[in-house]
Amino acid sequence: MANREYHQYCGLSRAAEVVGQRWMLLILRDLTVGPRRYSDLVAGLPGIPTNLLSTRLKELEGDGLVVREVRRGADRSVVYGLTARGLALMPALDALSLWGAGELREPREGEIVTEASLVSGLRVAAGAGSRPGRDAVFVVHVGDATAHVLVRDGEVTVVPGDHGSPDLRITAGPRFRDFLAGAVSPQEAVAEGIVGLEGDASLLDDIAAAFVVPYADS
Amino acid sequence: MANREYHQYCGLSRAAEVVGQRWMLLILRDLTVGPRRYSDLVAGLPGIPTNLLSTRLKELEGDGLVVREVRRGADRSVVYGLTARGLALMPALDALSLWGAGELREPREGEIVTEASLVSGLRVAAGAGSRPGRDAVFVVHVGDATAHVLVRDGEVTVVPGDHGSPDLRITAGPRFRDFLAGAVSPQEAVAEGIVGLEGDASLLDDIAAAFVVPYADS
DNA sequence: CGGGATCCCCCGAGATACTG
DNA sequence: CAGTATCTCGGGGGATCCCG
Repeated sequence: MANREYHQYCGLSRAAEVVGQRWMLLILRDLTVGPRRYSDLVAGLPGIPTNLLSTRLKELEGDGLVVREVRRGADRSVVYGLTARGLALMPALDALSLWGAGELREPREGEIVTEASLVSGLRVAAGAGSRPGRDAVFVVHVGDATAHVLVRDGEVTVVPGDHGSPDLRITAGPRFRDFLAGAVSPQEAVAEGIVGLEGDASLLDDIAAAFVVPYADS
Repeated sequence: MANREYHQYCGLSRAAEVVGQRWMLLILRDLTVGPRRYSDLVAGLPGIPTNLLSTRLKELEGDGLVVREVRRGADRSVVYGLTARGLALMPALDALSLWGAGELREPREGEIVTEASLVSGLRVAAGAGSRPGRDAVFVVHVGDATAHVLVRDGEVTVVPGDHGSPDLRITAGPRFRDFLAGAVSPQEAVAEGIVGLEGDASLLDDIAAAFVVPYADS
């Protein structure tokens, strides 16, 4: 790669110069869930070489997708956040997520679910499902990752972490993906222990309708 | 890249394993405009090493995105085409194109417009513009690339090549991009020679309304 | 001539250690 | 915590060659 260019005057080649590099898509995805510290990113990107993350963040900063902000205060931590231009990539990232999820079945050996992937996965699922009816607050645990889901006036907001007092707390493993595909009904999911519930169990039907990630037809 | 995996159980990492490799996005984009021979792909991807194209096509075939078909007949040519799974990537590719086009201004030194980029660019522009009113047939020339645009019942179809007898033939250079952004009005485009017209010049207003590729706000 | 395969070189990616 | 420094290794770039 003498340089990362493609010598074509077109939008896709410009996009490819950014997202067509190793780790870029996942770095950007992690930043779509909110500003992140360097160590947050390292933790959320298992296996990334630290020097490569450093390089990528500089490239993103140079391209105007990311801003590096040194927090002044007790902790002088460094936080990376997306600019408007970076945020504008979200529809494309979500389209790619939806496509890639189509072939997601059994996890491969050693694969984990990160917090950013859970949050963005639920965001994508909300976009592909029907508009939710009842307002509610959910907390979803998959592996070590936790997401906080707010449903209000038919709008869905997903943020990382556990911010307490949900109407329903869901604890699941990788087979939660089969549930989101509709391959496992809410009743089956409970009966087979795919999901553990704490709270108003009837809300699980709402989740099944409003959060959908279909399998690729094949 | 020990392997191309990311050790995350999520759709985006699966997509990144395919799309996050050099040249992959452009290869897939070229195939979205229709089945292509090896030499067509080489011609449409300036600078791609032939061995790398060969490798990528095998990967895509192995991933089920591409089928390699040996045409039986007078010419035993080999044709590569997208499977349904490959075609399902088109919305994501178009979203990336639209995003990348946001910062397209002056062409860089040595950049060209390929046929696939013109066709897919117009396809993306049709998706972002308003629904066209009058039925019409256009032929668009930009550089050496030619696209054939059919507007019928508000639906737009764009195919490569010149299939004759258009209602309007448009010949333009890279500044056609400014026209698609709305930065240059149809009148200005004609007055400044950005577009050359042959046929029903009043149809240029229809094009301006129906084909839009906005600039990134910055 | 279309459709590749083979070669070498070099840069980018991975891993680890270390530092402000 | 937030990177930088250094090393190794494999994949990409580029040219050339090959085969039906």
